Amino acid sequence: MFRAVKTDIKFPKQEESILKFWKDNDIYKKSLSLRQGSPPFVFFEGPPTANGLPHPGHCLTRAIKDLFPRYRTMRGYWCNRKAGWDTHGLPVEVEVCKELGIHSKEEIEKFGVEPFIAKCQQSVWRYMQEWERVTERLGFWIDLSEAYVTYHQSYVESVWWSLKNLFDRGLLYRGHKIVWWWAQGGTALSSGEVGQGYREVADPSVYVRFPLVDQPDTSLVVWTTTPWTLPSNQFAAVHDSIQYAYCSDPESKDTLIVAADLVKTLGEKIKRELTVLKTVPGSQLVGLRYRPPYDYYHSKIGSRIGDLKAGGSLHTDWRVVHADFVTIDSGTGIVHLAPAFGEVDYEVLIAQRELFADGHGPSLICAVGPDGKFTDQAPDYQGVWVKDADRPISRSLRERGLLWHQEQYVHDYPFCWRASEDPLIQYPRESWFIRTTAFRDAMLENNSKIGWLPDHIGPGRFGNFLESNVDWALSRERYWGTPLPVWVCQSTGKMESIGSYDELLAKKGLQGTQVWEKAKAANPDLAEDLKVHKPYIDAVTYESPFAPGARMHRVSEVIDCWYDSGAMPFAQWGYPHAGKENFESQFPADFISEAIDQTRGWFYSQLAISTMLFGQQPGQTQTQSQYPHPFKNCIVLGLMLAEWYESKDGKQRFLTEEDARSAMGSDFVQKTGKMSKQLRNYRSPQEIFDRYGADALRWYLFANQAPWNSILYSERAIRDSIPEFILRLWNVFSFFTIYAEIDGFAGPSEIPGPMDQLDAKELEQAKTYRPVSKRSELDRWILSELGTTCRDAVEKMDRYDSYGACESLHAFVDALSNWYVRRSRARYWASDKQDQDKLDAYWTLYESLVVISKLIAPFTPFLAESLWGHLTQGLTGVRQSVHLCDYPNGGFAPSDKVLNERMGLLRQIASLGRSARMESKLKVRQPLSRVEVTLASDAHIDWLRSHDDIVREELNVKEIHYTSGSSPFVTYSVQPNFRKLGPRVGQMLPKLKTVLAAASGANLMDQMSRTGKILVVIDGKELELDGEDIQVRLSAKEGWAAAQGKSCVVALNTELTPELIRDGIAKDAIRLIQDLRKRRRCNYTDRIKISIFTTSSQLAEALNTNLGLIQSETLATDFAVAVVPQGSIEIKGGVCELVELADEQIAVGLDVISDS
RNA sequence: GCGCACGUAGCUCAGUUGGUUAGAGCGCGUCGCUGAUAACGACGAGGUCCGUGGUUCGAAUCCACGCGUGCGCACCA
Repeated sequence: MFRAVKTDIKFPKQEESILKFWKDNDIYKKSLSLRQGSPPFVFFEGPPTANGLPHPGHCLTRAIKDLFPRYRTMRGYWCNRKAGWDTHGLPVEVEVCKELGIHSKEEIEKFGVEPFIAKCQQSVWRYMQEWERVTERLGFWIDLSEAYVTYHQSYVESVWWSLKNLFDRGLLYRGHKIVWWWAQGGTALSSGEVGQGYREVADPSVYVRFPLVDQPDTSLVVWTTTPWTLPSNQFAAVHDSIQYAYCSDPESKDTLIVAADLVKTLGEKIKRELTVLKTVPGSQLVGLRYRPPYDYYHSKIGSRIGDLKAGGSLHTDWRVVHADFVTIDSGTGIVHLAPAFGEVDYEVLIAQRELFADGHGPSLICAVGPDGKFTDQAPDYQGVWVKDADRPISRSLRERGLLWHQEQYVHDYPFCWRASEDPLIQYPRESWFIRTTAFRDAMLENNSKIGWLPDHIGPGRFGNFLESNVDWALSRERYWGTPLPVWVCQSTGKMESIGSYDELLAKKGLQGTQVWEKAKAANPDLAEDLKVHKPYIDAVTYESPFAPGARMHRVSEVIDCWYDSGAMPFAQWGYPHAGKENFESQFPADFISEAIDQTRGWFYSQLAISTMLFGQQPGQTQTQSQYPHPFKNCIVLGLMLAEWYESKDGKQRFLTEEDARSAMGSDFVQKTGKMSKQLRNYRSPQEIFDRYGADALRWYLFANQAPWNSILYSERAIRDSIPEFILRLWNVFSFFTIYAEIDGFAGPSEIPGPMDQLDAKELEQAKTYRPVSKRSELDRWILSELGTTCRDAVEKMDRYDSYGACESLHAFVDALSNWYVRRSRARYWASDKQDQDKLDAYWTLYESLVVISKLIAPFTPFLAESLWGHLTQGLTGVRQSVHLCDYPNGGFAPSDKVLNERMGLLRQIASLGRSARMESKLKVRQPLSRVEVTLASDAHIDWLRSHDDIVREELNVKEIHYTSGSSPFVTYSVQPNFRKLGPRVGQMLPKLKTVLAAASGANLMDQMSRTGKILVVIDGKELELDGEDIQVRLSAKEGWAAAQGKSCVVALNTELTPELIRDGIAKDAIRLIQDLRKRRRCNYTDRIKISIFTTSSQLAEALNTNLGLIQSETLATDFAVAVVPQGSIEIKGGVCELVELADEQIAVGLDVISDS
């Protein structure tokens, strides 16, 4: 037995109770154990960091990550979902520093590495609870209890194993390179990290004279935006084939050398005309010596000469050299080179060094320390932070007459992504690198096999990124990270890598583990995992195998935390030290998803590591591993933007339009933009859950746009997803329960045996269940649509088209609600409870609801569960949760394309009829005598005739007439079928169109119906057209109450007879009384007594004529109409009220007689 | 600067291999229906499909150039 559900449904509250149901009954675990042994569907969780609050963007990723595993599970796959947390790295250290109120490395050292690390480890879990709550509340089913954690010992050891592998293969190397250096933090950053910190800034830009040694009255003019690099100048670069001009400046006695093409531009800059004296190619400048702007080094080695490999000798520094990268796009065409502070500059130095005999070449000049401050090499600026030196340097240059011109230059410059006030500088540094460039082609090959959604990511953004691959700058001179597992011999400098803690412990002459033991003894709460971290691991040393008596010490660096996350496919299992089987069965992933910002993050780190470890090796010809790995399909989500409303001055901010309106009237603007904590321009996920529910948010995220489009986190739109889909479905369900309760519809409880998941095979055992083929057309239609929807949803979800699947589901719910239920209402009201047609209607609706609850389960899991729970209440053996069911594939109901098409036509006719009524201001309650439907084709006309009861009722007309022939209501126009005729007729198409348009449509139709073809002559050529070659359009002739669609015209007979008017009044009365019933809160089955007082005898007559109808529709056992004299209508106390009916004032009394 | 994507109604977005009347939802307006009521339905207004040029019988769709927005890369020595 079904019970009517409450109509004042509160979805958020209902969701909470479903969460409890899932928890109490371990439904997620059951959904997994049910599929044990089935083919796996492998999902990888990209680990979030839990030391920041989860925000709406995370809800999107988590929702998508939930959708497909749920779907695949219902499709019969075993989909294990292991959660994970990213816990290492700069973000954590920075958080802790903030907390401690410190910033620099010295301060950390002073605080103590040991307590610092301990704080990092605790900080990692700061927002754990919030994360778990959002994850759970959103309905994201993932095993949080078994989550992998990147700082755990087993995880770290997996990472070690992989690094040892790379080290042993010579792919992990230490190199002297110019890196992006965070001076305050004392570490290099990877290109990924650097990329996150670009910001537009205005820097000083100086044009500086470099006087030539041999012609002191002639100067090179160089340009730089980093004056602080000038003390470390080493060369000036020109391009061989660029023309350079010697020119005179009226305000300077000197002759200046700049690129010839820039003379004019530069002249405009300084507002003086430069006169060109002569022009030479760059090659003639190469070799000229100049005086650098600072003497610090020049005074010592300015005259140093080195022997060249090719014979002869040359001054080592401060010469003009050629460099390919020199352009005339900006500056002067002559480039100041400070190899210590620029990657390309450094390459020039290396190239120059190559020219000299060993030990004779230029050495690196660097007047800045790793702390970003000048050293004693530049005594004037010693201890000054480089950026603070720009001004004094400019001043000094001006005083010495070397500053030719100065201006501001606005450009993007990188800052530390975690300490946004700290500009990065390029700095020479020993760093550890992974030779990813050796795998560029392999990575591209691997990438080409990945199923990217959208597919342009593969060859586009991600492919381009791989193309420009540079070696991975892996090491970080920091504290909280996976220690780089390399030990170095103190005496020989030889190194080896260690793949696990046990391997380390087994080393000969091991010492230092007691540091950890002591710490642990002093503080037993210390997490065991910390022993593989700094500072404890640094204390562990062992005997060098390379030199007797020497010891092996670990290098000091930790690694880039992106490497951690990229190692997750194997490290989550502790592979290969543990979890071998898990790894082998769970690799590669079928599906991952993150937002597009992970292109160079997690997507890259995974692909790079996997390709290097498990891919085809450089030089190998045979493919040893099956690409793609470690993931086969990846949905790249768009970014989530915020929507808010603010006052014109931007001072007040609101999250909904209503709030803005009530505070400011119409004086506000709508804004969209990045989500920002400072602006507080978005609502927290928890608030959304409490207001609208997780299903509303999920449906909004899935159904509104393809997931890779950027999405507005619009509160209004989230709220709208309730009436659009969730509530509409709930109302259909509620409708079902109301009448099923009234009629005592037994449904599947008729079935004697235990049930399973209520598919068609089970239901047909019920004694009132009839085969679909025996049911009415409407039933057959909606079930056919249902089958089509299932197949469509499966087909789309199989190719990760969640958006398309939502469209199908939405369309079905619309059809169910707005046509099936609407057209079937009367059947549910039939008085005979055992009427077979009525039972068919119940069964059809019941089955539709059961199937739709399964269909929507991955999308809106709470609503689905609620429907399933109600629909299966009291049944024995039935699956406890809809999420334990199989996803319907539509096998139970074959699609009947013809029927779907016909019903579509019927719906169109109804819609056109309503439109025509609208036009002539005839409300649907007023019956009309006749409707004329003219169709472009007679294909479905017989079927339509046999279903005219539906249209008659829908349009409230007595009679309906169909024709496809000539009709007085329409004109025909014939057009070519462009798609079909295009290839055949080609250039003649426009003419054919004109000819057909000019001819009488009716004649052509006539010709077609008589002979089956149409003959036209164009440019003397005869053309024969058959029915398929033309498209017939109908349009309503003027003067009729008619509406036209693509293939039919619906015309109304608008003549109203007294009888029709009486019928209309009766219908009005029915609605009026129903309204009264409702306002008086009558039960659905209450019998009532009606008394009507009117001054109009016509009205009374109209009511009396239709007494039977009115009484049966309103359940009025007693119905009295009294005609009273003008002016005597008044409310006679009690349950009587004044209302308007057919433009007359009447009084209506309603008494409830009984509740039968 | 280079690359990728996007640009369609007031807003948010669909638009299948190019096919001649470009759609949906929301919002707005008019009206209707209602014993599903946080409803619902119909109708209407609202479009230079970013612009220009090209390919084609035919372009929102393909090509080129340009403009704008977002993101990414990278650098400005």
